Amino acid sequence: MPRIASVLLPMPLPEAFDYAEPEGLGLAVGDHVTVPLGPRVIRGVVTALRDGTGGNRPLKPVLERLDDPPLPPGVLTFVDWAARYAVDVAGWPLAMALRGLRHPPARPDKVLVLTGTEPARMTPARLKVLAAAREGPKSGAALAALAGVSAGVVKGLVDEGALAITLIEPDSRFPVPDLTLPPQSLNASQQACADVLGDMLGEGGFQAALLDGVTGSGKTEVYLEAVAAALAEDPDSQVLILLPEIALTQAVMARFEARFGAVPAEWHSGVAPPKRRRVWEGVAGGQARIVVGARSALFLPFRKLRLIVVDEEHDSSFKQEEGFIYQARDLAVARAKIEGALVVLASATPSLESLFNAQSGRYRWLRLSARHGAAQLPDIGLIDLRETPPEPGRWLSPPLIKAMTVTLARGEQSMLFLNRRGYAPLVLCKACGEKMKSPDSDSWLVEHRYTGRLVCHLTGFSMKKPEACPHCGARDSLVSIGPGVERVEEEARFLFPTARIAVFSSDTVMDAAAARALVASMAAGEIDILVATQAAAKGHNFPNLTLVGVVDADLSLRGGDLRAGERTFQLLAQAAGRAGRHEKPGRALLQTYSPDHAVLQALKAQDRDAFVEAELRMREEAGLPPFGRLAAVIASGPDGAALDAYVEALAAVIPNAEGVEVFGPADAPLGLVRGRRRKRFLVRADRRVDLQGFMAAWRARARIPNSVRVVIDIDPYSFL
DNA sequence: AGCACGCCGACT
DNA sequence: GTCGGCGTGCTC
Repeated sequence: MPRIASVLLPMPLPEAFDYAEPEGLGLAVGDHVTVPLGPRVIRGVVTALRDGTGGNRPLKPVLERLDDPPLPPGVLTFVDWAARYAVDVAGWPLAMALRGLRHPPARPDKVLVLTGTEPARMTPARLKVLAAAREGPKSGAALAALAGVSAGVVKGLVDEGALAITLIEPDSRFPVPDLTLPPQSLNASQQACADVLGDMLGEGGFQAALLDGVTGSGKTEVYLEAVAAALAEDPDSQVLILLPEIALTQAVMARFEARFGAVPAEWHSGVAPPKRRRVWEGVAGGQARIVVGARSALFLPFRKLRLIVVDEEHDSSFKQEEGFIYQARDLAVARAKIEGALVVLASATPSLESLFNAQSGRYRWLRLSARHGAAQLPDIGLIDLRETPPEPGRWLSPPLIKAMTVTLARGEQSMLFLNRRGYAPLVLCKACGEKMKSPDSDSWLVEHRYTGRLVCHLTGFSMKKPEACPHCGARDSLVSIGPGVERVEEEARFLFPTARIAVFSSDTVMDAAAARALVASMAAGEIDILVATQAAAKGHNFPNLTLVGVVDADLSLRGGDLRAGERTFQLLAQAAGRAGRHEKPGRALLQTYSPDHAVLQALKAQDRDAFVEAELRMREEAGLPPFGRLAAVIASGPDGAALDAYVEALAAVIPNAEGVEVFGPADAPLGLVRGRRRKRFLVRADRRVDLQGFMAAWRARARIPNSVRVVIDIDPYSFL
């Protein structure tokens, strides 16, 4: 009976395509094949096989079976699951799973080994080469270099049979972790956590744990022992360590090397393609047993994955926002479930979602107690702006100014946080009251003094700041309302004329190199006062930073950004981590008009549990994650009319579903990207609703014009 | 995604 | 009169 092979292709096709299996090819699920697609020949993966023929319409045949290691069944299940989760085609996650195969297979290395045969004539040069060869197999070039002779000498020895060419398979490039090395010494709390993880591994099957411990409490040591336990369990078992940023991999790899005497395999976008091919094959073949990587490492073809560690699990870099949109932390849990593995989420400041899961018992909650000398939260003070307001037209209150003065006098650094770019978030005419807005949106134009322009942060529209009000024509009547980082910088310069002041925002720091330079300058003590937006919120190490001023703590509490409060907390904890490491007490002052707010009170009391409780209650009332679910639809296109027509049509066919609210269409944040206008809907659903099903059904109800692209973002992170 | 087919401007 | 722009639609 002839068979039909379903072949999934790494491109945005709606489903796997059917091909006829040529007789005797002996295909199996997971095999890599090439198939004809229109005029092209494409690589794909067999996802199913069944008896039959094309019937009425004959099927094209599978052309060839490729030698690449077949995709393990877990990967295929995961690809399918990920596509369903993201409400996207399976071709995208498959493309990610095949990312290591884009480059041709690495050829085996040629190395030379001693045969034991003596050359007919011995010379001093030949003696040196043979001595070098005795140290182990090496390439001809390496041997010649080591012996300090020309390549001709080596070749002569090969010709005479004293050295033989041997092929070394890429496998041997993955050093075997040495499990006999002694574990690190753990304190009681660490040991207790490591023991629990060991027990969980011993029980087997899918399990999840939250490893929750402040900076300096030693999370890495704990999970290293869990890795040791997972590796010891089975000679073929594999572990994956997911990190939010490439910059962290080197440090973590070094820890692994010290613990296991073997450098782990590394996987992220910075790894060169030929090496990626080797890592991919090593993972598929099981020789690579420890993989340290960024979020895309989740799609590697592990055969026996026993443990996934998501380090710094709260980090928003785990959310992939472009192309195939996914939250790697959540997908890590799914992959662990599919593989029957243990997943450990580790953080000093866990995400609210993970804390909620830990509270409700879905994740095992492992709390590491702080080590002696570990970082504490900084001393947090609330400044009641109703009692000690800044001077009119200013934004820094007397108590904050005083603290900055003291800090400056001590030769220490201050950081002022305000999550608002530009000089002023609003410009209006004092003559007629007209607010300056973006021409095709209701959003206010933000004044940027560096450039002298008014900018819409939503649509990207910008104009030179006019001399006269465009509405009533009054001259010199435009006034700047509210603070942005540029204005706070201006105020700081006025207050501290001799201080060295810098601004860290996406306007002053355009790229990674500029960010590194500014961070280095801050770390070197060349800056006294840093005025920063969230752009600077990542964990930098500023040993001399002892004062953090949050200019508008209420901004975190007002709507707009679901995770603003959470991030404020994480930010302060990070600031504490820095201060604590260097044993200079840190201090944070939060300016607020609502000092009685539960979230701010919890922060002030340094009571994370109370903070989490207050945040969770706020979210519960609003039905927001983790109590409800969110999704966004982002439609974009160069043709404004077609885009508007589409979103109107989509708005008209919103399925009637209980427990689902749809907001929009509105202009999306970053409303204009590369000439494409963007519109967006936001969907809030109760937890029990099949959100993905709803989104898929809704999208299917309106025909998408060719010029319009529609993206569904499950659990969106960027709001604005 | 890629590639072809398909209708309207400047060129050997 | 052709070569070629990229808009639309299909690929088992």
